[in-house]
Amino acid sequence: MTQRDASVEIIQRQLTAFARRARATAARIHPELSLVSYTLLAHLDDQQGCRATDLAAHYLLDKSTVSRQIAALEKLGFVERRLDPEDHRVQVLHPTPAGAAVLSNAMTSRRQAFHERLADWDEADLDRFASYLLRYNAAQELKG
Amino acid sequence: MTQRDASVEIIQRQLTAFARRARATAARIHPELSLVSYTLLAHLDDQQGCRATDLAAHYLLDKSTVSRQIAALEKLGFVERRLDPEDHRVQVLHPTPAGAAVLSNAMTSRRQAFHERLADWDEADLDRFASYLLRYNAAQELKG
DNA sequence: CAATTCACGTTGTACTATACAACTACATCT
DNA sequence: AGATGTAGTTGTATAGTACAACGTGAATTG
Repeated sequence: MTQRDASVEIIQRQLTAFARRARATAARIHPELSLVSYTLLAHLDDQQGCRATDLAAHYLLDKSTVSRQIAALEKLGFVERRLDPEDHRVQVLHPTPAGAAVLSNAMTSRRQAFHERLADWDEADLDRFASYLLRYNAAQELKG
Repeated sequence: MTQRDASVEIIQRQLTAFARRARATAARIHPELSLVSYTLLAHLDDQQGCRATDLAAHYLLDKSTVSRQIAALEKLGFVERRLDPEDHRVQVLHPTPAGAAVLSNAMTSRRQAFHERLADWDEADLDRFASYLLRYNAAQELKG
């Protein structure tokens, strides 16, 4: 096994271990929003509203899955639908003030959790780690 | 926002994006084994057999979850149970030859997928990325 | 040593996330 | 106007997961 093989093997194992834990960890950090609903709400906030179809396309989820997730967020009062006057098939989704607030709390908790995890890293390592992750994910997104 | 904050933010977003995709990606790479059953089977192979309780403790899963996962793997003929003669409560779990074979295929596919994703990385970057991931995960495991 | 407590695993129940297919309602294009 | 396409919902099914209750066997202890 070459050095290269060994590094790839470690990356594979560590990313897998991380993926396995992620949902449970997210649920612990912010029990009020699952990893998926957190992500969708964050996207709405970030994009200043978008359509369910856009969410489905961006996160590679079935439109029915998004529909139900959004329905749940709406029921919780975190998302509101605004009918598009241009196209009556379309609902533009926005976080409500309550949704923005709960998202803000979740983001703060997450951010703090990550800061704690990475507290003893020096800045140069953080910067390199960040760029490696960006590079890794960017390549994935292109391929689907 | 400091440079440090910016790096942590990127790490957080990228790891989250990765986690969201991981199960679906695994399902695409090896449809015959889910990410969880792959992991459990790999653990059995690696440890040369272990108990359901050990799997539950190691992966932070409920024992009932492990019980059902193992039952499914057994039904597929990928795992066998050997009663421990020392302690009749215990079943030591082992991959069957068929289980070892399907695991081997899945590992090969996964390994290849990772090699492809990382094909244009040079060895020094791979090595650093691997060590960052190890460092990140090691800290998590200690805290639970 | 009998009785209690503990450990291992299974089963009942419930919930969440997800996909696919069928459907409705609206839009667009020919 | 009719055919085709798009946005979203709903029916149905499956996987993964947790918690609680249970059965069985092991270990401890009065």
